[in-house]
Amino acid sequence: MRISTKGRYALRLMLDLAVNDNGEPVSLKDIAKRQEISDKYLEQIISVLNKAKFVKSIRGAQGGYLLSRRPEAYTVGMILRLTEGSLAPVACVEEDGSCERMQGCAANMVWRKLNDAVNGVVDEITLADLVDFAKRDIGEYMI
Amino acid sequence: MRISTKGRYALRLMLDLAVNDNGEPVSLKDIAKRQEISDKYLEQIISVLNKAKFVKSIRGAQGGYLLSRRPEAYTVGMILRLTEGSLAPVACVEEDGSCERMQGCAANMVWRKLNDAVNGVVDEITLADLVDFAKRDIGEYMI
DNA sequence: GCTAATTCCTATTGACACAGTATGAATACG
DNA sequence: CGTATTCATACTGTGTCAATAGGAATTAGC
Repeated sequence: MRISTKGRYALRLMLDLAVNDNGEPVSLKDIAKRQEISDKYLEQIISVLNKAKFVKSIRGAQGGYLLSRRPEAYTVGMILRLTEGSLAPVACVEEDGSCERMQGCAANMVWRKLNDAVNGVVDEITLADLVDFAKRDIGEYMI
Repeated sequence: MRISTKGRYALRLMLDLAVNDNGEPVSLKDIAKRQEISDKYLEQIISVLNKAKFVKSIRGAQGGYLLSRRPEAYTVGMILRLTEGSLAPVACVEEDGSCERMQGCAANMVWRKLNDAVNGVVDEITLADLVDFAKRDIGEYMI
């Protein structure tokens, strides 16, 4: 039931972009330094975010990345699902017909409830909420 | 965020034992047949349940397994944590000091909420609830 | 135009977990 | 004794994770 580093880093990356947004593009190297994450690994992750148009990139010297929408427009769920893939605890919760024992499977109830609980959390928290939290409760903009 | 087959099979196994309990030990072969799971793989899984005294075993011919407590005494969380290991989405949620960036990590809030949501589900459902559900809503005792 | 900084793209790697299979020993009922 | 069963351990193929590596393409600033 772990969230992999890919999803975790993606969230921190987006949060870093949101917090350090001043209109200028933010370079990946800076993010990597602040977040203490391998920049080469971050490259792969931001490439996914870029292809999904979650961020926009500016190439060349003084280039970097910017959020393409306001922080309120991203839920944690959007970011995690994009980078992690599905958050469902088992396949049968979302793919119809992935399990022919489905009708008659009591365990299925557990998975559905788990799925709902997880979605309930990640789809309710936006990047803006996290920025608020970081600024208010943490003070410094550490992420 | 997947639950592996180990945890899933363990839950079905325990449920099968609960549903098919008539005082006599239930052989693993029968469970494997009903659940359509490799009996050799189930052996490994039940060995974990056995060592944790979740089931008791009776060796030799006509042997098998029995739940060692009443179904109400097992939560889904107990079974999944035993077989899957921790259900926490990230290590920092449960191990103090596993992340030195913790204070100041806004993302941490997400992980804590996720953890609470997951625990809220799995620790509230007991094996007895699943047995009820199977008998009432499903009719046949398929699992 | 040149250089340096940056994004972009693809391949490779080592470690580990997953999902079983395989083999045989120990035990106990009839 | 023979058969059914649990118990213990080792092995294996596949895939994912978490990077690392190398270089191509692009662009700002001098």
